[in-house]
Amino acid sequence: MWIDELVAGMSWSGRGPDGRRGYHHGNLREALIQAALALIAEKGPAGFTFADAARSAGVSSAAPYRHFRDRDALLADVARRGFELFADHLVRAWDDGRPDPFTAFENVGRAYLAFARDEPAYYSAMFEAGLSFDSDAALRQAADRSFAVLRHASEVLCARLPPEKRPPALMMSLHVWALSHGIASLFSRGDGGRRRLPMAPEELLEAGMLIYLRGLGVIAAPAGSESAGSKSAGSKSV
Amino acid sequence: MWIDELVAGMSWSGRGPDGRRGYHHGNLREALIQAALALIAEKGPAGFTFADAARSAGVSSAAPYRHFRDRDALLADVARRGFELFADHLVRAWDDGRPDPFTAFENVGRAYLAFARDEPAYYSAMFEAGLSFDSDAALRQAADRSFAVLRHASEVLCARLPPEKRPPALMMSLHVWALSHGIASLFSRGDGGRRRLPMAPEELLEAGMLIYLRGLGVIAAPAGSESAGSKSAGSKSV
DNA sequence: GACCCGATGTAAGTGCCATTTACATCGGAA
DNA sequence: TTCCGATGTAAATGGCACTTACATCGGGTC
Repeated sequence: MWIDELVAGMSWSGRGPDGRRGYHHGNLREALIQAALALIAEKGPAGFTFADAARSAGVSSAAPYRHFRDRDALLADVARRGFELFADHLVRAWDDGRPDPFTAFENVGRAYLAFARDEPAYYSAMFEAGLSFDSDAALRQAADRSFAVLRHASEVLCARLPPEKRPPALMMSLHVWALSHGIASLFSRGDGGRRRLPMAPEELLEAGMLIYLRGLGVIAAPAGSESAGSKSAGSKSV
Repeated sequence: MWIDELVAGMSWSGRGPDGRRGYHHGNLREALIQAALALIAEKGPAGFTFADAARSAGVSSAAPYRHFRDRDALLADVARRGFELFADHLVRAWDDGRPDPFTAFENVGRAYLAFARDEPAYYSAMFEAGLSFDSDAALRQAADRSFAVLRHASEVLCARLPPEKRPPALMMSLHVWALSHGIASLFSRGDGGRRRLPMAPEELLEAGMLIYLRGLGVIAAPAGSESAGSKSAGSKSV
């Protein structure tokens, strides 16, 4: 595909098999974003430098400024892409509430952690780079779209309850988001600086969600008990 | 108090009312930590620089290296103090389970958010500076002590249930920690870059904890319903 | 087909920062 | 009194973000 050549940084003006190129890069913007992702994955969003990205792309340290106002603008663009990818993953996991809203909701939670685990560079840029969402409308919009998935799923799940015992869907989505984000931030990152757990983050989140949903009355307590810790809610010898 | 003079940077060898001091500072280590806190509060842990801290303390930019191996070591010391303060707050909030374990547990949750709100500099250093807990035994120990409070409270609360319906206390404490941290990270920081909420973070956390504890069976569902959203669980027109 | 212009890239410079090294100063112990 | 270890300074190194002036390219204009 044409994009592959461009991303790799060897474009139309490129020369033979030595991988050289002419005066102009051809798709520096894209190459910088890819370089940023690799560098963030390697050294975290704080360790990423504009100069490093330029070196990775094989251009001078001033070239990136033709495509991004400053370092934060590049970081914000990475974060925006991350949120768009994130929203796509969540949408796929929700799958229009199939096979049933409850299972689909669990899938969304799993997708949240899977994204944090599988795309640590995006996740870092999105949540740990300290970017201001206010200053970048596109970034905010992408983040909103991600949250909207969670909110929609919450609404569908809440709607299954009779109105008089129906919790506010927005509140529910905020709780689920906070729990997911908290688990991802505290326990689910591969950087090793975190705490050892008696169970996998995915199990921890699934158990937490089950308990929470039971508390809401969205699902029933396991048979023979109105408490937890016995069946599905993850009491695997913790 | 003697500490005040030392912290302010005017020590025994200081001169008259002009606030001068001699060649040596007197308590540079403490002054640097205080300067770091002020700078982190102002510009975040990423914006804090060693050179700035030195300027604030009125010493040359090389002086801090007599007290901290590098910038991260100072940051880690701030984080360690933060965790110790944090643990103290949590212990006070728990108050040995008074007036009753359930109320005390809620107080711990409130104390968590209050700390994040009232001590943003410490909180940033503790959770957002990207420090490796492995490389600093004292830091890890202080963090462990904070978590131990939460875990102990969870154990007391779990112990009130009959053994066959008793959830694993460690899991419960991890859930509460994650929920608290998630809410604090996503919604409770004053930096304005966050999302507007239909309710205060404290209310959001309290509601979430109530729902979660109800799901565990630690507390009963509100009268007349096995669901939520009607009474205490914060359905304030969200 | 020659020319021109806007987009894109380079080189060099500024100012800040982290960190190191050699040297200066101080208070207290011998 | 002398000496030493702790603490502070000045200066240097190398890196980074960002700016400015200049270079190169390709595509559109005539």
